[in-house]
Amino acid sequence: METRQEALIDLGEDSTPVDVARVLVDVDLPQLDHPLDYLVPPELAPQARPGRSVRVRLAGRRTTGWIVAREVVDPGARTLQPLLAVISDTAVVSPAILHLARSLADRTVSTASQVLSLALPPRHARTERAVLAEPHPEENRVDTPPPPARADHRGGGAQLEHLAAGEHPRAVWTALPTSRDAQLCALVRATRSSGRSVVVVVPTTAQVGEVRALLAADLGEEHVEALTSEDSAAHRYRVHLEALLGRVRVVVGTRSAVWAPVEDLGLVVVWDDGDDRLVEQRSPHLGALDVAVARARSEGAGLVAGAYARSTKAQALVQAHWAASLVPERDALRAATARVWVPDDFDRDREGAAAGSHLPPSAQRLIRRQLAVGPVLVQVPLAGYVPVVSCQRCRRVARCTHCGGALSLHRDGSITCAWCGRDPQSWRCPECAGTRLRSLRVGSERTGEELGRAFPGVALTISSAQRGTTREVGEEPRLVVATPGAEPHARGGYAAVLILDAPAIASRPELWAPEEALRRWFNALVLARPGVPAVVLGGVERTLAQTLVRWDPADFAARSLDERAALGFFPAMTVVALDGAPEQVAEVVDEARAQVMGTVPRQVTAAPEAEGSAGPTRPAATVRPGAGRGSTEAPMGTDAGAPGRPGPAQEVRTLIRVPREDSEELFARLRTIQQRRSSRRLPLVRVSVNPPELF
DNA sequence: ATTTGTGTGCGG
DNA sequence: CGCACACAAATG
Repeated sequence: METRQEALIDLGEDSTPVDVARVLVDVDLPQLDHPLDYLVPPELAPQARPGRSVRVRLAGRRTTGWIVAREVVDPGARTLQPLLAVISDTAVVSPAILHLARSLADRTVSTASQVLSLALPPRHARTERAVLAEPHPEENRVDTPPPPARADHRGGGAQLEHLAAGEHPRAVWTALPTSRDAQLCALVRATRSSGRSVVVVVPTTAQVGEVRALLAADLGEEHVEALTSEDSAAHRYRVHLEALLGRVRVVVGTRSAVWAPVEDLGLVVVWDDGDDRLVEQRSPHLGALDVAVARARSEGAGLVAGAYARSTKAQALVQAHWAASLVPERDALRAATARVWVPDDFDRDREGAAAGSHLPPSAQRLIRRQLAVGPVLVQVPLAGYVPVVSCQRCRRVARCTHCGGALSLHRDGSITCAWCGRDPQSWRCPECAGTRLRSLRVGSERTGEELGRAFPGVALTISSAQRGTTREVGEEPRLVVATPGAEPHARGGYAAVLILDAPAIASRPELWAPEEALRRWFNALVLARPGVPAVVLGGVERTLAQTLVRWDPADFAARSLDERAALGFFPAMTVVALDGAPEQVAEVVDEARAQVMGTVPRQVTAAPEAEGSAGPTRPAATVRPGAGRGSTEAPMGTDAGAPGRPGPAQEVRTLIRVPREDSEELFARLRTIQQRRSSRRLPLVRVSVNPPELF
């Protein structure tokens, strides 16, 4: 690293072209979200190369930035600051990643430097020196041809051929438990055989370990690198640099690995994209699939979004004809999966009150019978209750009559839309035409210990994130009680799988609830031996039950997508949430020139309180739509705070939307608005594009 | 965040 | 008219 004394260089009237570096400064101000020109002093000229991080002066302050390009320009009357130093001795960001950061910043109304800070690991100087001192190894090309196409997915073979031929097929893949691993290996191998690199992203560190082992067994240990948040800063920076240098060609990691700047990207695989651990926690809350799709587009790579279930977002890629849909052949499906049985509400009522509070007798019999053959998995949702509003007659979850948003039940018994703030007046059930709403609470307070007590003498394993997870159990009879995501694998598969209190997730008012429920259920159901019984208990609505029994998550995702299009939601329309002080939000809304869905007081996130009560659904009072509020006007943060709480100025959230094709225009307008507001130091309004907590 | 540019008010 | 100060815009 070389430094240089700061010096202002005034070029005066008749200026001559000068050597400049276009630098993206690492400052999250919207008005500075473009490259700035800095003079390249002669002694820094050799090092001042695109992609390297630099030290520069900005408004008198020293900051870091990245060189986007070198140019010879006529500075005109401008007085340029010089580069103070070139920090890194090699490029730390590729042109591809810079381009990606720019386009994702535009689409999320954030800044390129904000996006880049997600993509770039912190610099580790010692590691950089070490990596650059190592000799570049020979090209570790995999010459073995990919294995022959598997016959259990229509189109699965063609996809492998295309990848091997250097093309970039895109697919949304509904996997089968019996062939997932082999297919993953084949995808990676096919892409490597074309000489290109692969990035595989999975939700958890544990899955990184599993997939890395899988691929390493196929390609060789030295050809696969793992990348997780638990790795040291040195390791993360090493993999980053080695990917840039073309020394690492296959990366398996958790969400930040989707940014791995591998040379000549041929394929990005995102596994189980619906898992919220694949969404960045920091603003702009980018999902791994969003980044993967953007990378595939801009780098001309293939993409596979694989899962046992299917997210609405992934299905949207299929519906837009951007990605193919890979679903199992019927015979392969039957040969690989459990027989799913979903007792309906009638069965539940017939079994009496005990059905809600305790395990129904039929389920107890099933567990006892299958325990004779092997381990039995019982999935129990996390304890806690959530208030929901549903049709009095058919129990279908009710939505706002104005905007289709989630209805929330207030302490005083009134019901308003959590999205637009209005009353659901003259509500009518789209399923059964009923006109009465009822409020109830869904959830579960069952614990593994309780269930274990019902089966004395049986070996019991309890696995949950809170109380410790078990990764694997053996083939011997054993009752395994687990929360979603913490289910241990069973060697040879479970002899039965039971999902308890299914409505605890499926009936939540959020729009993503049914999709998330299916994702959790299928992820548990795949752990069963083929052909064994599996039961989903608690009473779920008909379309969900059909999806489970027919094992057809793609069809459900297609229906969800249609429903969202009809309601004017993402992804058919682009919905933007504006959060902040009421007056400030109102100003931005005025300038944004988009359709306003409504305004609600900003949710104060309260943990769902656990209540002493029985069963997954607990009836409460019948409520008439519109009761409890006299006006259809949206309350502007006036009456929603808890009474008596002094509270500072209440924040509000306004949702606006435009048709998908007008998105770019809206983003550009919002960007201009944010630049102006930031420049004038007006109070902040947070912009959230298609907020993941809603969709 | 800091610097630079522009506008305004007041004293000369 | 010149200067000090306030506010807005740019920051290379």
